[in-house]
Amino acid sequence: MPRPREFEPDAVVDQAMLRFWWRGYRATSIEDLVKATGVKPGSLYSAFPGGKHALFLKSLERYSKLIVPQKLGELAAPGASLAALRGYFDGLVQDLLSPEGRQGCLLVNTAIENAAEDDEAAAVVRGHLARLEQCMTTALRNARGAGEVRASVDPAGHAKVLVATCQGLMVVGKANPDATVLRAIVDNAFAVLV
Amino acid sequence: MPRPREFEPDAVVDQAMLRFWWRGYRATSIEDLVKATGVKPGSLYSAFPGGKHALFLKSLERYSKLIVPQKLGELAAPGASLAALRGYFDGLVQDLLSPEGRQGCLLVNTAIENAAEDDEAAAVVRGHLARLEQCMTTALRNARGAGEVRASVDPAGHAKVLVATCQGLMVVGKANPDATVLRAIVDNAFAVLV
DNA sequence: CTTGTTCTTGAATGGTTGCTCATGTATGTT
DNA sequence: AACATACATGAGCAACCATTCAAGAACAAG
Repeated sequence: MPRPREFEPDAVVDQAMLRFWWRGYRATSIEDLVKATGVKPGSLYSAFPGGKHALFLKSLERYSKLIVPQKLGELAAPGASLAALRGYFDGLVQDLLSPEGRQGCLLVNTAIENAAEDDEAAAVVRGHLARLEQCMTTALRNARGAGEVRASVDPAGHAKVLVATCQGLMVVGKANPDATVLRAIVDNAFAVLV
Repeated sequence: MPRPREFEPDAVVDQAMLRFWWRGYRATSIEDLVKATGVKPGSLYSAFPGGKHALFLKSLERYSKLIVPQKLGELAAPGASLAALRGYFDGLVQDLLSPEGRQGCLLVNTAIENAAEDDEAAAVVRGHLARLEQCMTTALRNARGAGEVRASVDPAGHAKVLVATCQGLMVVGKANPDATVLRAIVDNAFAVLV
């Protein structure tokens, strides 16, 4: 019997995610979201109790479930090997060099901007890092089994390094989106494995 | 004949640097700086034409000249070798684990928060990355000469990787300031060199 | 002491922030 | 047709933002 909702909450989260991704949490205002979605403040706040912060957490989760798997690609597969791992890094570089990908990774941005003051956001970031590390461990283990990397490389240990390296790649890419620089980082990160 | 200034502009920049370091550019208000320094808005704006943004750029430069060399330590010396390089990473980890160092690196934070929208800030960050890379190149070259790292490691190339790795270390440390995790990253980053 | 110059002060500016709430509206049931 | 329910609307709130400015104050030169 109630009046039906005239907008799709998921679409609002999608738009919010994009804004937070591009501009960050603090720089994104409710008015931005109102303009982007056409949903007025009152409706926004009744649909998302907890306001801007709740919407932000939902955006992080949506990013984790929608964007991250897409970026992981073959790296998420159990059979992922060195090529998939390299493909992931190449994809990152390609993104950072394209106008549509310059914003880097929402979760990396969040780690820097919010993790210190927002435990819930930090927890989502930690979950992402853990998943990334697990994918990379698997890929490195497979690669070592196939003789694609030196036997002295510890898959679980070096996966942690690669996680840090790709986070750092995004930091460098933000300040210096230069193809030569970014490709050199990836080339040398892999050169040391063989 | 003019009335003398009652505050030290450099001290204001120091305070501003600390605030921007801890809370970021957007989250730091002029009122914060007024409270921290005791200097009233009018004096602030007349001493620093360009307002908040100019003060931010001065803070970045001050950080580069004051904090960075202190963190680099022996790594900045021409004779720096593997121990100095390792010492730099260990220092980063120690900082990230201490309450006074959790804020990470002002320039990394700036890369993420401002580089995309602030070319002047991005330029300072790029300068920092270049200096870091140069120090690491030298250290790696010395280390290779001394037989501390494998001959197949390219100093200039792998320095780029280490720069990215230490930026990433700071991202991971912000979301997950865990001694085991951070030390494992450093251990494995160096294990692969020998 | 007067004057010129630069400083300090803090109230005030106009704008933005996240958020709320009274009012009106569309619906399914009765 | 009347009602209960949840929704849509957008003006409005207090707080905060970066910034400006008129007024007064401290100094050195004359």
